[in-house]
Amino acid sequence: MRMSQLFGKTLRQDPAEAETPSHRLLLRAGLVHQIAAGVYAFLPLAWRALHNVERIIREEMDAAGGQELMLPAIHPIEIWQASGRDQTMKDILFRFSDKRNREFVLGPTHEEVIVELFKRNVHSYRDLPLLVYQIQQKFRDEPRPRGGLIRLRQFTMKDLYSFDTDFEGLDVSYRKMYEAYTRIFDRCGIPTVPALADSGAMGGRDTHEFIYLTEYGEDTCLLCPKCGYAANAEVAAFVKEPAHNAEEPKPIEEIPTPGLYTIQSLADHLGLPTSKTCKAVFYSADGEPVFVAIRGDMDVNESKLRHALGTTDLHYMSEDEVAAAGFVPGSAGAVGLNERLPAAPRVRIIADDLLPEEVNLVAGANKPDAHLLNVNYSRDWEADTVADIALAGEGSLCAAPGHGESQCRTPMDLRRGIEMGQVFKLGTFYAEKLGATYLDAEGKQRPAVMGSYGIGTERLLAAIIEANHDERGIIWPTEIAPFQVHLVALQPEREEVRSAAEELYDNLQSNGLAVLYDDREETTGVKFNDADLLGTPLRVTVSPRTLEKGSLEVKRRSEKESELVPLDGALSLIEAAISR
RNA sequence: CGGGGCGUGGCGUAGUCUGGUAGCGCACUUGACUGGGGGUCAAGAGGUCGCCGGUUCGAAUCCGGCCGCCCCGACCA
Repeated sequence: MRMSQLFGKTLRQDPAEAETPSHRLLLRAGLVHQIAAGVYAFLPLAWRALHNVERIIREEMDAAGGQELMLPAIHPIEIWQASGRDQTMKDILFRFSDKRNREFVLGPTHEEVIVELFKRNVHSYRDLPLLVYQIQQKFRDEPRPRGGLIRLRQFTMKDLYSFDTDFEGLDVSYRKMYEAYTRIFDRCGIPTVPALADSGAMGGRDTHEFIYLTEYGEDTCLLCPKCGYAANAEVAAFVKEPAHNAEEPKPIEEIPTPGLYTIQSLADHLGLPTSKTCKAVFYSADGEPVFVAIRGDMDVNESKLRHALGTTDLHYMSEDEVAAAGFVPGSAGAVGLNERLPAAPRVRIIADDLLPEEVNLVAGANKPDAHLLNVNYSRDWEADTVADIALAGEGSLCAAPGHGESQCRTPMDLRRGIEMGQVFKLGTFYAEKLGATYLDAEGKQRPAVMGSYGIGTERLLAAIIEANHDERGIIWPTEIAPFQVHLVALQPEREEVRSAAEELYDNLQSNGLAVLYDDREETTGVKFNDADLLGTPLRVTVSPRTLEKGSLEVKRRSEKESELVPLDGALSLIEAAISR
């Protein structure tokens, strides 16, 4: 490709809207153009890179026994109603109707559709296991697109669905995908850690997210530096220990606490650590008020809370909702809560499982400007549900098995990361909802056991840049680079330069190399800076200066030094440099 | 949806507080010089100041409404 013809321009300044390095470079290098929030156009260079990403994914999926197919983006609403996800995913569904008023959704994912195909084509255990996948556009009306290509509303996803006869088979399929993912991210030059993740409301068993650790990520995970335990903060387990259970329970006592509305100010006033207090948090779960009690030095993990409550819609109460529920913000406590509330329906109380072990905590008195000292679980109050609902944080102790039967107990690191892909054991949820069954060897009808395995390709591209760049620009991994060689002709107006460069260009191309040829009449600085920005792995320069010596200059994008090579035999040297 | 910020040629921005002919840098066009890290000079082209309404002799600027985009939080590849 001649750069004089290439569609797409590099920018000299950083666009104002870009904050993350990948977003900045994607725009600066002229790779992408934003059309709307979370909706992007991909120019030729980006498109070539994306093709390479997809090629790698295809190779690894095929090697793992996957069969590629193509599914529609337009889905009749009925199949979404059948799975119930027209409701559970309603906030992100793009919906529309046709001219006969039939309702459709733009597919945000394709479990419903693939199960339709399964029902048509699989009837026997002899047809299983089955691994099918697609690489195509998905549409999600995300609440907040962000970070350039990190979070899009229209995006491309590789989704593989596995169907097995039983959970043992699912374990095999899952393992295959887990290993394929490791290879894919490795080939893309992205270091990832597989982290335990939330299996969601589908009741799946284990699931892993492949996380690329970066401060620009939107996920939070906990990593144990000693044993390697890694988990999304949503599910991260940690060792919780009672802080003060050596004391004898003391009589409960009400004290005035005017102006003390936060745990910190309360603890400071009383000269106690925050771990000696009991914090109250108000949630609305499927429209019902829920009173959440947790030790004052800890935070609520909303994912764990959602699981413990068994609800789907969960949110912090607004001030209006708090008032309507009759809670006393700043001085709320579980002691006598339901007796004091004027509203008739009982409020559900859920307590973190550490609270029953604590002694003599300070808690709200359910009236303005008052708290209770020496509150003790079971003697003074009880929860409807006791569960682990605490959020792990920086320094939380690793709960993974350590030596022998004890726990690892190493302080964990809190890190941000981008979720590159997820491998997910769906189990029989869709099979049962949508009727994906097969006949086993005894002729009995059984539900197929499913797994799903997704990778977002544009996000992957963004992460590749995030993980492979310097202050000058992108440094493409060999397998991803839009072009293998960036041929620079300095002063192409000069006949000897032009003819040497053109000859080399033809020569490289006819030997099967992808060459980006800078034939523009630009100054040296412009050309070299663009070459660095665009990040092609190998730069080859032809100039009056090199020609004087009968040579070319060859430089790797990833290295500082360049070398002169003789014009004769340059082709084989360049080929060797690429395959190195 | 809550909180914060922004909207002025393709990109980056000044001007807005205090109303009075829309400015600068980059990119673009033409010519000359230059020639190994965004070079110099000269001459040009390009703007409904996000949209609608209001106030005013006069609005990028003041007022009201709407739209869009970015960032931080609740969801996910």
